[in-house]
Amino acid sequence: MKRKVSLKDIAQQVGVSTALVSYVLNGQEKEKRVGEEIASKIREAARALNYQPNQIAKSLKSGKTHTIGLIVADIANPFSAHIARIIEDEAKRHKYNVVFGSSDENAEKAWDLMKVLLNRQIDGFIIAPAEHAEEQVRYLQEHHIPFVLIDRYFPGLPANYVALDNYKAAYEGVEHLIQKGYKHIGMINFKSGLHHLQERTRAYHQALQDFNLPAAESWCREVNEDMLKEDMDQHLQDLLLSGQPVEALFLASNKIAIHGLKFINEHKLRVPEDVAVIGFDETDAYELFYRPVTHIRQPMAEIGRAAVQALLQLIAGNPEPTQLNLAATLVVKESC
Amino acid sequence: MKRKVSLKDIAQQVGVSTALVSYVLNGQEKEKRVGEEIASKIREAARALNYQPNQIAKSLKSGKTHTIGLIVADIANPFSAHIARIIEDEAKRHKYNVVFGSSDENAEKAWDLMKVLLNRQIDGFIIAPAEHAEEQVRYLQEHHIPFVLIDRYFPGLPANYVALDNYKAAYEGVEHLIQKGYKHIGMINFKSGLHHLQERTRAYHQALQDFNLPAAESWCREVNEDMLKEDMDQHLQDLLLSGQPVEALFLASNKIAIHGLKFINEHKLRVPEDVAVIGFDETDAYELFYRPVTHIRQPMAEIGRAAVQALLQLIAGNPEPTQLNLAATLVVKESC
DNA sequence: CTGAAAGCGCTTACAG
DNA sequence: CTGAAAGCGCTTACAG
Repeated sequence: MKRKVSLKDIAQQVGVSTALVSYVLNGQEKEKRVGEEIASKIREAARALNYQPNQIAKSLKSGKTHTIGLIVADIANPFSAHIARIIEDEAKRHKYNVVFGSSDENAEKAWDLMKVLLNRQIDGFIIAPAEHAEEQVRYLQEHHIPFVLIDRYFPGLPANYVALDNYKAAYEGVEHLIQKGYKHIGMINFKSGLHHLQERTRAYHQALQDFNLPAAESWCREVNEDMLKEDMDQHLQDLLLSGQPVEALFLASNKIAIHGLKFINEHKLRVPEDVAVIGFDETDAYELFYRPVTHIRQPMAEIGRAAVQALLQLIAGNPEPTQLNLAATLVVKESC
Repeated sequence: MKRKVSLKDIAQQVGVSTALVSYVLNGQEKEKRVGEEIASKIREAARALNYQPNQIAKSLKSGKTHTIGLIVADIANPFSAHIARIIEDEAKRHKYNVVFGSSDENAEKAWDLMKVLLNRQIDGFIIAPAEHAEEQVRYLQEHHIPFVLIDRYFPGLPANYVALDNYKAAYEGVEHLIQKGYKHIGMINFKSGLHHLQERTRAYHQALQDFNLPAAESWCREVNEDMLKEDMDQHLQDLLLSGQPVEALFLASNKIAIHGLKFINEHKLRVPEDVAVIGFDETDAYELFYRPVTHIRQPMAEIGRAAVQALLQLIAGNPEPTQLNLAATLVVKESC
């Protein structure tokens, strides 16, 4: 890469100090009362030489990089990708760039990522924290590094976050099933200590109880992320193809839903006749399933924008706490 | 953010110059013959103070940021997101970070993005270039900025790229339809001057010709990205629900396929009895459709990895040309 | 109105 | 074996 033109080149060409060039190019010619004539000469030279300021040098001086670090579970997951896009756009509106990393729900990986990005002096983080990532959160807090959690947070650990009201969202979903007349309602969720997922399960139990519906322990299943297919197959076998199958199924994430719907297809079960289905999050699969799937949609745009805005406030030194549990939308289709 | 500990802090604590600290921490104590005792004192102090080198300062000195700029059409598109993930992982293996931007297939936006990222001194680009982005490519070449194109390239403009053999991939897809006995085969592609898309259409025409099949002009349709739904609906109406419907449909991208399958669902057409379908790229929708969809799968992992490796070669000053047209895989399911 | 100089946190030839 | 010093490309208080 050719050496780029620097302030000094311009200064030399015009015959002034780099200070003046800096002032003019940063629009401070008024405050610093730079001569009109010189100012225009400088601007002209800058244009002629196609001057592009070196942001690295600026960053070293200012301590600001105008870069946000985004840590998600997996950028390839449509949920993460969608939110990444919104964050990108909102960041760009404020002249920020985004560097990302995927943690694979692994606190270790997330920690490494965080360290790497910190060394690159990003101005702040937007993080979808993995399970057991409390230590990271505390680290960031102790070091006064601006960050906003998205999607998840740790109830015992006050921090800025923008998330969903998972309890309410899930409750409404189950309530919908109940109102449609289903009595034997099963649920599949991830086996995870993450609060946002547990809230979904809690809502499921509470809704059944509130409406005096039967609630067998065995109707609420948990699957491991890292052996999703096997676990799903086994639990679906139990729930849908054994003794007394459930009438309806609450699938608590997009990935879970995709596997569930696949299973239903493979076994030629009819939806909603054999089993009604409600999903969580978004995936093209919901619309493409032969019976478009009712699902609980998160307000992605709001989450992303609010997170960026909150973060930029923090970066600007404005420590207003942001703790948002946004409302989901129940998108009713034909699957229940 | 608290001021971080710098080389100077360590130097002061140990009572040496920053030079020594730098040598030791960069593993040059042998070459520079730093005293064993001092070296270990320095390492200890670094650990005690939890020293983290400021990469910005390093970058300013070295001119390298260890950051790759990734420009895709839309990070929210599963294709882009998937490739982003692979690029992220491969980059991380080489201690590189990735900053991304979405161009929305808009050459202007892509140009702006490129300029912004260049000022942030990224070491090189991986770009899925938009239509009319030739100027950008030339700019990068003239300025000797390392870059590798992915997914698309400009045939008249030699550059490094890692892409698909779109002609072959599409040809095999259409051939598959032909071998299944379908005679009236329609196609829907984007209206675009992009070579990789045109190659798909060219292959379609050529395959029909090679097998002496009828080829009505009106069977090959083009849709605009920015009014995808409307265009798709209209063309599908013509192709599937009018006078003489086509028997099979080649849908030349994941987004096109999703809309196509939706339409088919809505109009209760049977696949493959009423219309056979073959798609391109990947989407959860293919497996979730009530008849899992035969599709042409790109070798995402290879594309991503090859692109990163080629780019790192360039960054390292190794100007070996990389121009790969990788082979796709025909994934045969039940839709044709 | 303008310039010389220090400094951001590193690296690295050079001198001793 | 070690240190003083210059320099990467900026910004900015300070002096005149």
